[in-house]
Amino acid sequence: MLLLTRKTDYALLALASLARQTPAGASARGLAERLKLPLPVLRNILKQLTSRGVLKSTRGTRGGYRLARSPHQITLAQLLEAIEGPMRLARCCSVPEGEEEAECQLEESCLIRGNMRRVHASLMQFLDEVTLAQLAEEDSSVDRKPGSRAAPLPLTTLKDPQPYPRLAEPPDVRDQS
Amino acid sequence: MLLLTRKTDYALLALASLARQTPAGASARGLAERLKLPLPVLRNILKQLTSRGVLKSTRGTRGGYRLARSPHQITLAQLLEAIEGPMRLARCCSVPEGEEEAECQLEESCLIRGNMRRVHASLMQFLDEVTLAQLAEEDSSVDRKPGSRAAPLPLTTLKDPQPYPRLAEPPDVRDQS
DNA sequence: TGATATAGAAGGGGATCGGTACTATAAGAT
DNA sequence: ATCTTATAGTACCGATCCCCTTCTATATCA
Repeated sequence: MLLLTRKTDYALLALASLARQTPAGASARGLAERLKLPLPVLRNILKQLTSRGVLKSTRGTRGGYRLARSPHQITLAQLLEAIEGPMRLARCCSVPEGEEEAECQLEESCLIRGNMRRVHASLMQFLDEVTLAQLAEEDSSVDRKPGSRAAPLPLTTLKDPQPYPRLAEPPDVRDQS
Repeated sequence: MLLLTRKTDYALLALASLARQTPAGASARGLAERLKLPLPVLRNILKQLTSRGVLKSTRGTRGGYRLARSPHQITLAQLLEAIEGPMRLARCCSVPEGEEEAECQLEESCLIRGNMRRVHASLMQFLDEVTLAQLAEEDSSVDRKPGSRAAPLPLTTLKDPQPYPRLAEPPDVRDQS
């Protein structure tokens, strides 16, 4: 199973590139050439990230995109939600809109619903502790050998559980049950 | 973005149900009726889980499926890989076979490859600390009220990083994702 | 005014997902 | 024996989503 779509891959790549040259920006064309990404796709992505408040844009001859905030203040959770929409682990987890929700046709709650939500919360918390700055920082210990496995990120800590901050609008969870 | 497919939802539901009646088993029909899942789909899922070594099956009149191991020894990481195939966060992360791998067309390594692998490793480690027993245990504090948010699972600990164990046979996936 | 750049919307080919149907095989019950 | 229950395996179809392209409009600077 592949968690991230190609779109997200491209987005993270572009964001990391922008993070490395903060606060200066770059044009879509420049980014596409440097990262060797298809320009039209990258354009769409950058536009979306702008509309979600992650990037800021300026038009014109010397225009381009730049991060709206410091890469230290942008977390992976925020980025993923900006790119792929509100994140859910399973269908039980915080349905964003007036969607189905009656997923678990069991009377009113399924066997694992509560626990799945817990897992979801832990996951979000984890993703919210990884910053764009961390993602972008160059890493001398990167070995590009095929089978090699990188060591886990030295995370600050995963202990104290508390609601993770959302980007801009709260998902506005309406009905459940 | 929705992380788990419907197939996985069904599988986890079925596994949780089986976990609650360990070591007794249940038939595909029985499970489908109890969980209100479409029988043909559930059948396919159970078959796959059996071929991946998560379940054991016995045919015949009083046959059915049962867990191959104790639910305390089955982790979420193992299940997800059994259901959806080898897990990767991005295309950079531990490509399973002789796939593309040249994803990052950057000379030989992309900007974020090393760090993405670290995030991937942390993620897998997290998923490997959630057991089927935890998922299946009934939860008195589950409130089915609308806006309520479940608290994170009291995980044993997420601190000491070490390679997570794989499920029995290196999945030997030749068909799917 | 012209070149450069972002903004927005629409469309199409292809893969994957969700579900169904059919046939074969194994084991117990009568 | 053979009937019933249940798993094993394969093939198929419609709907959705992914990935990418194309076209047009608008803003900024030289």
